Amino acid sequence: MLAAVLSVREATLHVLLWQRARAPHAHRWALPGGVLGAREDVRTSMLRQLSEKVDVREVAHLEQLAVFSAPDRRPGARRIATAFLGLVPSDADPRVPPDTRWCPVARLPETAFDHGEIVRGARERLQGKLSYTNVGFALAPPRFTISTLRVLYAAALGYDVDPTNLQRFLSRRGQLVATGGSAPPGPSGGRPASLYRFRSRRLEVTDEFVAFRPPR
Amino acid sequence: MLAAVLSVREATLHVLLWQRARAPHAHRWALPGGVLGAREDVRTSMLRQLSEKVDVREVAHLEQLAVFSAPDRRPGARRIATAFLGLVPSDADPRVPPDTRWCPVARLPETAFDHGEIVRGARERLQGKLSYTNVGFALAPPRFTISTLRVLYAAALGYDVDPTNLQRFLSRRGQLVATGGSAPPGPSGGRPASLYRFRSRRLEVTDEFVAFRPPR
DNA sequence: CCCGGTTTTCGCCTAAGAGTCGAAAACGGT
DNA sequence: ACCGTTTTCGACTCTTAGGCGAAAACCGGG
Repeated sequence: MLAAVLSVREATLHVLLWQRARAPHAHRWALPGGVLGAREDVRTSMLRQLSEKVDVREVAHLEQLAVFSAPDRRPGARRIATAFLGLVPSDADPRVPPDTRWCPVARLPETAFDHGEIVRGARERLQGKLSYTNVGFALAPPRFTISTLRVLYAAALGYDVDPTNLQRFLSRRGQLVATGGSAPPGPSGGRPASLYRFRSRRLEVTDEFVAFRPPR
Repeated sequence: MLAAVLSVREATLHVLLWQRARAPHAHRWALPGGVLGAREDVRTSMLRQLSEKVDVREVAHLEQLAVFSAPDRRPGARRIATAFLGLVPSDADPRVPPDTRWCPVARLPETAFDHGEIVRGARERLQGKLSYTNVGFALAPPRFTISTLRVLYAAALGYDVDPTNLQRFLSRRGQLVATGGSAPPGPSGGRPASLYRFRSRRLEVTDEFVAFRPPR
């Protein structure tokens, strides 16, 4: 019962970690989590655990990642972890408890147990899903410009993306909707960028990636 | 700890089910499974459970599907299930215990608990992965013709596929290797089909489906 | 008020991938 | 030798992707 909660902060992909106070693995950084309650399913339990670290309303997307079950993954009593991937928009209120921080995924601190591996799995899952679903909505603010969206995608994917291609890609799939408004230009001028929003803010698979299919 | 083991039999996608003898849900059809042992991880445990129903060497691919955890998904004591997707080649020995059968996925018998939902999830996962990975190897015999492969893909995907496109699609990704041999024609004659094999028989992601990426 | 600098947006071009179609190839049987 | 059957291959079209540069729309300063 663990979650790798990812969010783009300052043009870099971050993950929510808290520093353990007690053994085992004291002072190491761990993913938020806890134990499944008797009357919960794993999803509502995960949301309950997360509410101790962040405002759950900020978690725009939450999905199962995998089960981690190596018998020796944790010293002491055996524990099986159902890992989740959570996404928080980049404009969400970053206030977290004092022992908790947003850590850049590319340079993780010393992590507890197998949590580093889980973060890597979460990152790869996000990278894949950005291309064949509309998960981007869970990283972006409600309204955004193509430039800011480009920064978010570049941070999550790990490489630079072309703004023209990004816009065409999302428009072709009907994900992008122009709101009509425009953002004020920066201090050095420039053409004001028009504002967009995602058509849907719930996960949808936009590419069937089903080959060999007749067009209709 | 459950597995939806899929295989194409007689040009149709089937799933391995066994008929429960005792309550709850007596006489209903259930997925093979069991309880996690103390010294196992979920994968080896799943393989152990499956060995009671089929020859495990026939399971060409096994991956985690999802955790099913609704508190009332089973009457009586609570149980959390880690569900797996297993694939068995179409030429594998179909001998199974007397209470066990290959059932067509499209017309399932009355299933126990939430096992019907799990089978649907497994089928959807397979459909997706056929297009961006080489999982096809886990459905196919070691050597096969394009025609037989076409039947396998059509059964798994649920719609007809064009042999020309299938061959091009797999060849472009380097999955297909011509063995040089050829299969004897059927009773009504016809050009003998050449035999192919998959280049690799371990899961590989062939499409990065990473858009916006510069070609090099 | 014009002009250079800056940022966004749009259109055009080329290349690659997917799907359709039909002809040629290679068999068995009569 | 001919015919029906099945596989294989090439040619064609259409859509999508990526690259590039020009035009658009703003700033501030002279």
